[in-house]
Amino acid sequence: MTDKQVAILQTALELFSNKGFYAVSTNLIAKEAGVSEGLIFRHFQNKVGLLNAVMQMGKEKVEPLLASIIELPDSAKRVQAIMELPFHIGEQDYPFWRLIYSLKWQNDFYDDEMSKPTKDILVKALTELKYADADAEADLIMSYVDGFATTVLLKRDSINTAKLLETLRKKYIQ
Amino acid sequence: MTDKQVAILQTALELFSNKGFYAVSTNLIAKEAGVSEGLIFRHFQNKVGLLNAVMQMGKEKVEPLLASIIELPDSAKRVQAIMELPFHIGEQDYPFWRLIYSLKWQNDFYDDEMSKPTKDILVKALTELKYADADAEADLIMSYVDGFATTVLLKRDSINTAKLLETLRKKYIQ
Amino acid sequence: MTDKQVAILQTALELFSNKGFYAVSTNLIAKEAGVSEGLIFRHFQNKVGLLNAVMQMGKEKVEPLLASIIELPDSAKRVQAIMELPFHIGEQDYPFWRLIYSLKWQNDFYDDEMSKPTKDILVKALTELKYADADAEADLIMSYVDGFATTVLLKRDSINTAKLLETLRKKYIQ
Amino acid sequence: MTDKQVAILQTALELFSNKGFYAVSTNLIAKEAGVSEGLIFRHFQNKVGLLNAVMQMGKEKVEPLLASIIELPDSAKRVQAIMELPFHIGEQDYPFWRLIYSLKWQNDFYDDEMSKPTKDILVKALTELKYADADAEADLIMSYVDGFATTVLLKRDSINTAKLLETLRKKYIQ
DNA sequence: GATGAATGAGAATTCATTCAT
DNA sequence: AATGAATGAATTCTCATTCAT
Repeated sequence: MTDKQVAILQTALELFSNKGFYAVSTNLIAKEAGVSEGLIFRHFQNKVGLLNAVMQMGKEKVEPLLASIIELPDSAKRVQAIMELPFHIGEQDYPFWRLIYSLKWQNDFYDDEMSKPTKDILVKALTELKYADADAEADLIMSYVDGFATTVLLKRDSINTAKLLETLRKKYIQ
Repeated sequence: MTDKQVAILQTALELFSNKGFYAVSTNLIAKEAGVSEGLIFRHFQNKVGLLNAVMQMGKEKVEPLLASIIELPDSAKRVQAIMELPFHIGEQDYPFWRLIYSLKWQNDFYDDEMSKPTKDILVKALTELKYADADAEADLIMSYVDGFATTVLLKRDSINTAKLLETLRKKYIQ
Repeated sequence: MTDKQVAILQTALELFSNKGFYAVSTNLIAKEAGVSEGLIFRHFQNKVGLLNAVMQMGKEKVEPLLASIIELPDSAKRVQAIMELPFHIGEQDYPFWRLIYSLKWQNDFYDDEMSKPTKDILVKALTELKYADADAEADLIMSYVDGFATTVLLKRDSINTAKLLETLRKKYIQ
Repeated sequence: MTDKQVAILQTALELFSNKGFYAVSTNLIAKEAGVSEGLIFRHFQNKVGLLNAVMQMGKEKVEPLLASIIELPDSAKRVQAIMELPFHIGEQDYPFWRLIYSLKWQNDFYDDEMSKPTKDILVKALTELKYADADAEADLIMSYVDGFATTVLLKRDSINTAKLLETLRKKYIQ
């Protein structure tokens, strides 16, 4: 991967996540990345190819996160870790997550499978914790997580994320 | 408002909410609505004008909903009503809400002010309920609501909304 | 001729003369004239028909001017009157003259015949004044007149028309 | 500047000057120039950008002409050169000059500054020639020049430019 | 690998014109 | 006579993509 390839990927991620896939032209990406427009197509075939590459790059950075949660020995801690996931996303990973969430809302790109592994971890942990309906409980927590993600990723100056996490913890951790 | 104006608005709402604003051409809207493309511009000036009209129409249908919540005499019931809001959206209003949520993720259209009235109701109710930090609590509930909305509006066959609401209620209502 | 017909004609004259025929839409004319767009076509068939009507109206106001010059008994005075024509256009007739001159420059509308009567008067007067080559002399004066018209009709604040006429007279009248 | 860029500029000049800016579509320009329509916008941003480029190209060809006049040692000769300017425009430069003069009549594009350098030369020369009111005299000559330009550039078969110049010279040169 | 000129399809928008009321 | 809704063709402009260098 050359410097220019990386520049394209990062610029595309930034722009796609802020403006949306269709709102960003390859011309703009090229300009912002400081490369020729042709180069995008040489490396990624077409615009969708570029999107896929961007997503792939993001997933590779995210998977270790999930892997580290699986390794937690305590089931309750695992549930908590997942619930708090959005609060622990590093600022540098915001663009990727914003992209994931913005694509969710477009039929063309909706990918149901992405959250499946996370839910599986949840169901397993909740079963271990003897929840009567682990699946329903997992769905509820997944919903919470989507809500926290929405809040954290779209937060404008007014919302204090730290405070939100604190309030959440008061509820769930004694 | 003529029939054709209404047809344009409804078609645009449907398409924008499913595919996203930029992914839908005015040509497609015109075809689906059974009108000439020029008519869109005659009535709504430009594509963004059409989007605004669509949003306006949606807001007018939604405001009564919020108004009816304000009138609930019991503070706790008001909080509950807001938390459960996403579960009580009628199917016919899904497109509008999907549009709202999908636009949230695009810088160009982000509108911070939309959720403010809802949060205000929450803060007031929670203060009446003697919550120590009503504002933080309200933010948390708003986050929940965003999560439920995401789940409900994007639900694929696998998720059972009724079940989710039931699980939620078990937690919050004794 | 109804009030609205007059309003359309006058607005069209004003706009055509300032911006050019093709740069002005019938929609704009209708708006500025305070009438519906359809009315333009009811009265004048199409946009070119409107232009013709505008020109006709202008010519009718201008012809008396030329007629009064013909009646001058003194040949020299007649020549002078024509040469000074642009300086004696009333402000209210500027739009019409600007329109004439702007149309001159567009192949589609060029009308060679318009200035012919004026030149004929000149040739006759100059012949009476025993000019060797009355026709050439007339062409020269017609050129002057075009120049004065250009200056007078397009004058911006910096040019003082009165002063220009004075300078001209010093040259030609002893 | 590639061949196609040049082709666009020259075709645009030709068409704009004959039909007027608004009467010529970019589609027509592209066809006549033998290029794709998109290329016009890639090189010149938009239609007005193309017009500006056309004007710039014209100015660059014209400036040397003025420069050569300034270098004439004799003040009277300089005045004469300017007065006769329209007669010495090469046929190949007609389109550019026609464009200049046709744009004069459109508010949107009127550019007062263009003739300023020429007038400055005149004022200086006339002052050297001890004219009482050099400025007024210069304005008068500028008017003549506009008139000659109008005649020369719009001449139809009937007008003999050479004859006109001859008649003019008889008046001003002994 | 990289550039930038070039394309053609399609996007948003404008416009003259028609027609029912 | 007058309106205003509606149209369809044309116009300006954008965009993903190709290709020669």
